[in-house]
Amino acid sequence: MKEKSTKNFWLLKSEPDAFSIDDLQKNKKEIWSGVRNYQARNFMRDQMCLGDECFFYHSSCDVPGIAGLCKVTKVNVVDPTQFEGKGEYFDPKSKIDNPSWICVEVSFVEKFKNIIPLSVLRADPKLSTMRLLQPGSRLSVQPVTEKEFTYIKNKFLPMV
DNA sequence: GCCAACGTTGGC
DNA sequence: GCCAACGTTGGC
Repeated sequence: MKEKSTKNFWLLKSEPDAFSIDDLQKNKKEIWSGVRNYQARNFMRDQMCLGDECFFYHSSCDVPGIAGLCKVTKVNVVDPTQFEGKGEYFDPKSKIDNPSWICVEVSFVEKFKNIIPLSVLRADPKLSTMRLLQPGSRLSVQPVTEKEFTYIKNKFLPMV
C-alpha cells in the first residue's frame, strides 16, 4: 500500500458547526479523527499519501459546498478518539496494539472567498460523474479524480 | 423536520 | 451468510 508516487485528490466532508475551514485556518492543521466508516477509513489508511490535495467540503449547513483546500501532511495517524472512554468516538472493540481507526493529518492551504455550492457543482454536466454528486453518496472521505479537481479549480477559483 | 440511501448489527 | 431492524448521513 501507499506505493503510488503520483498525487491523489480527495474530498473531505465536515459539518462547519463542528469543524469548519475557518477552524482549520486557525489551527493550521488537524487530525482527521472521528471517521467511523470502513470505506472512508480504508481510503485514509491505504491510499492517502503525503502531499495529496483535498477539497474541504461543508456539509449539513445552509449552503453545502466546497469551502477551501487542504493537503495531507501526515499519514498512518492512529485516531486518538477511539480510546477516549467517555468520548463520542470511543470504540471499545479497538485494541491499543491493533487500532481499528487510522486517519491522516491535514493542513490548511486555502479558504475560498466564496463557497462553491453543491447546487452549482450539480448544475455542471461536466461533473455529472463526480462521486459527490451521485445519489446517496454519503462518504465523508472520498476520492476525486485529477480531472475533476483541476476542472473545478480552473472553473471556479478565478471567481471565488 | 422529513425522508431516501446506505451502513451496521444481530438473530437465526 | 442471509436479511430485517435499526441508526446515521445529509440534502432539501
